[in-house]
Amino acid sequence: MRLTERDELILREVDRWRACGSKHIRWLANFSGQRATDRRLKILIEAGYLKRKKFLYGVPSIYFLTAKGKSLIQVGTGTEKVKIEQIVHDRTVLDTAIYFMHKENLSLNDITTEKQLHQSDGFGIRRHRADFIFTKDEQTNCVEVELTRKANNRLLNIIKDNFMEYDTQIWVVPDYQTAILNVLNNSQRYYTNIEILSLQKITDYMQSLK
DNA sequence: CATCAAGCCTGGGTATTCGC
DNA sequence: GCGAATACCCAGGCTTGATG
Repeated sequence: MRLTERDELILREVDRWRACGSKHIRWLANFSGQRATDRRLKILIEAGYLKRKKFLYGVPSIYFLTAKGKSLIQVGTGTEKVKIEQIVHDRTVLDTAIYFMHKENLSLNDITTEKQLHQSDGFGIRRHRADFIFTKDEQTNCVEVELTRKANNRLLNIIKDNFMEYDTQIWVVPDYQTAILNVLNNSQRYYTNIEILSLQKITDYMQSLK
């Protein structure tokens, strides 16, 4: 097989997100359909650049780079462990990223993932990072996908940090997570850059794509 | 050197199977 | 029955090699 530019793009995307599925790759790499995407991914797997792993029933497979794939795009060989309980969250983050790419007309370069942010922080610095950030019209915005509740003071600290650091902080939360929504609503009185987005908007949009 | 046919690869659409 | 994965078939593009 012959590698194309798009193939390398796929490898780079798979590398920088934590739980990339074929549905996401379809949109990130601008394939014309799911069929074409899956077939190309299979070729990349057979050529030894990617591997596909199934973790949970009901959740589609996730793609990862093999050692060969990593060396092709020259990224570190370290293997990070996958946290099962985070796969659903990480896939939702990708849904959200695609949503914003389309709504805000972003290119891949406008987006920086949590993994990339941590990498630029340097080794050993473990501070919180948003799920991804994107820049548009000179403004830097961060996106937090919050599916499950975490301790209030942690949440408040994150909100404060995001207020200092970003022009807008966008929180994607399911409608039923009223506890999180309450904290966010209260915080809006002190921090003016908070936007709340219903998870439903994202899932509806992904449904409508096809 | 120009051209044309054959072969191969890739992608599109749709049908079919698979696993729940 | 449903969504994901695979199979099948056809079209277009590129490469190669033979021919004039």
